[in-house]
This record gives sequence, C-alpha cells and structure tokens, in this order.
Amino acid sequence: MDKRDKKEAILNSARALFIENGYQSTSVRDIAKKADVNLALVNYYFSSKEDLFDLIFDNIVLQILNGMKFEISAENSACENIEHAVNTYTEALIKNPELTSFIFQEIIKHSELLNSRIATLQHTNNFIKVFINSLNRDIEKGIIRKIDNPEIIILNIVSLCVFPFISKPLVKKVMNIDDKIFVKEMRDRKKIISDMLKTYLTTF
Amino acid sequence: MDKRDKKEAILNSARALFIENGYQSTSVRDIAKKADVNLALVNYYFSSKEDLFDLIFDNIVLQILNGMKFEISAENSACENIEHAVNTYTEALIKNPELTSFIFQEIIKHSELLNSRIATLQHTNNFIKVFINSLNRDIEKGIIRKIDNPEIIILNIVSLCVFPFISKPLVKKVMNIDDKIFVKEMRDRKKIISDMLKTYLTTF
DNA sequence: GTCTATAGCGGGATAGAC
DNA sequence: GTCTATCCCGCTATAGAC
Repeated sequence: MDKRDKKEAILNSARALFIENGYQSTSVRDIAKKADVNLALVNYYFSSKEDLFDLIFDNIVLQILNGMKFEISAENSACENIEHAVNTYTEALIKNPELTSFIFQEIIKHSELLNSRIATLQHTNNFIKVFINSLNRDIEKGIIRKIDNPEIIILNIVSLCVFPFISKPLVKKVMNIDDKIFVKEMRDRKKIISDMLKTYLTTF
Repeated sequence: MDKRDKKEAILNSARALFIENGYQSTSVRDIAKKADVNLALVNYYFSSKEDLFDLIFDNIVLQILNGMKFEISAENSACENIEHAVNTYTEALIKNPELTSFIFQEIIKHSELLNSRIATLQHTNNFIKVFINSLNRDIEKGIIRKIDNPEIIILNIVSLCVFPFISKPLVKKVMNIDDKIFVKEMRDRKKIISDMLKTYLTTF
C-alpha cells in the first residue's frame, strides 16, 4: 500500500463512519482502525478531525446537489416543473440512501454549517426563483389556482419528497417493509405526489 | 432547596440540555452544573446518564403523543379524518417546537430506541388502522378515488405535517422568516394541505 | 511518510467521609 | 442526602524517533 492508498483509505473510512454515526460519535481512532493505518497518520494528512469532517461534508453535499440538478426552465409550465422536480429528487434520494439523513442530521444539529456554506445553496435559490416565476405566470394565465404564497407549494414538494428518506427507519418499521420494497414504494409514490400537487393546482 | 427540589432541578436541566444538544453532546457535568447540584448527585438519583436519558426521552415522547391524540373515528369520512389529523398534528408541533426534532434526531440515530419502546407506538398503530379503514370504506362507496396503497396517503399526511418542523432552521433560512412568521405560515398551510389531500382524493 | 509514546483534557462513575 | 476526591477510561493532538 503506497501513500496515496493510505490517504484514500482514511478518507473512505472517515466518510463511511461519519455517514453511519455522525461527527460526535465517530472517533479518530475508529477511522484509523477501519482504514488500517496508524492513528497519527490521520492528523498528519488532514490536520484535525474537524478539517477532515468539513472536507467530507462539503463533498457529500455537492454529490447530492449534483444528483438533483435538472433542467428547470422558465418556459416549462409549473406542472411540468413539479413533475420534473418530484422525479429527480426521488431518484437522487434513492441513489444516495444514507447521505440524505446524514446531511440532514448534521445541518439541523449545527445550523452554522449552513452559514459557512451558504454558497452551496446558490443553486437551490435560483431553482426556487424560477419555480416561483413559473407558478406566478401560470396563475396569471388562469391555468392554475391562485396561491397566496407560492413558496408553500415548494415546501410541500420538498416535504413529500424528502421526509420518507430521512425517516426511513421509522417508515420501514411502521409499514413493515424492507429496503427493496421501500424503494419500490417510493418510485410508485412519485406519480401519486405529482398527481396530488397537479390536481390541487388545476382544480378550482 | 430540599431534596425534592434538587432531584427536580436535575431532571429539568437534563431535559433542557438533552433537547438542546442531544444525548452525545450533553455531559453529566453539564447537567449538574446547570442544576447547580453536586456532580455525584446525578448518579445518586438516576443511576447513570443513560437511565436518566431514557426516563426523559419516554416522557417527552408521551407528551408529544398526548398532544396528538384526537377523536379519530371509524364513523368519520376519510376526508374528515384527514382534516382532523392535519389540524391536530400541526398544532401539537407548534406547541412543542423543540421536542419534535429532538425525538426525531434520537430515533433516527438510535433506531433501537424504537424497538424497546414499541409499546409507545401502539396508539399510532391503532390510528393507522382506523384511518385505512375509513379510506377503504370511502373507496368502496365511490366517494374517493381508488388508491392502491392507502398507507401512502398516511405517509403523505405525516410528511407534509412533520417535515417543516424538523427542518425548521433550514426552512426559516430559505424563506427568510423568523419564528413568529414561521408559526403563522404553518397555521395558514393547514388549510392548503387539507385541501390538497382532499382534492386529490375526491377528484377522479 | 510512518511509527511509538504520551501529553493533556474531559468524560462517566463511585468510594467513602460527613 | 450530600459532598470531595479520585479512578479509569477514551478522546484529540503532537513530539520525536526512524
């Protein structure tokens, strides 16, 4: 094993452990042990546990956000954008089963992670603006019902898409299903969610 | 301060600290300090940090669940039950702002908390059964659309109700609002959620 | 770059005096 | 019931040998 391998092994182990147990419950000792390297090497390569975590955290957030990029367009109808969003979000969450609740946990626990990484939210902010524009435009056109606060529609989409994934252990237990069926249910649910949102907007 | 006061002070401090920082990030020393009692007293009264936590955790779960009890009835229509549920859940969550994400965090982190306390979920299970019955009955009556898996409807209700509260820091940041407006938005949203669910079920 | 050894701290818990 | 003192552990981080 040459040096590159060791550095990488540390990264991989740290990533796995942080995702599984969070920052607090992961020790540098655990990381070194899992990577099968000497304890001191971790700090040699990454300065501190916190620096290592920050590196990995940013990486994971980027990975998730990249998976969520889709062609949202001002020209699309609001309903088309909704369908697009629900589909892309669900598939991205299915693809990264553990990442979602990890990011969520850490952000909620340390809201300061948000402040220092606000740039990462830029993409999200643009997305919201385009989405709201398409809603307002279709309201004026009379295609969809009048909504006092269009942001609430976005909140509903995100709630419906994200919640089952961050509460997966709970959902699996209550519905008494395993991982495979969970994914199937989430895929089937895409259509239900889209239909629900679209029916609400277009029935008035 | 007599003995009852000290025991109570420990409970209160522990509760506040656990809710604020979680199990891992709260030390027995912090608890004793905040309660202004001697360190050894905490273990004298509650045996161990873990026992103390379990006591408080169960208490908090009960408190939340009690706030969520409502007259769900097999005689109500599915739509009535939905409106009831959305209203009761939202108000319970507004009433216990910090409890929700605390419970959620700890359950997700230690799914074993679920196993040992499965009895606490009994009420929830009964609720689900009655709800599904009312859905199935109204489907047969032809009042609402056919649903392949009625449990998904329940998942949608819970997703919509709970998500904004467990991701409150995120929501406040993205929507750029403070606590007061957050509560107002959540109250206004109750009608939107109910309407959305009901419109979907009754439009077919 | 890799190791051993250890500093230095903070944690949970308890023995034993009062 | 309440305190002091302390045990013993695990943690992060680093000094210093190789």
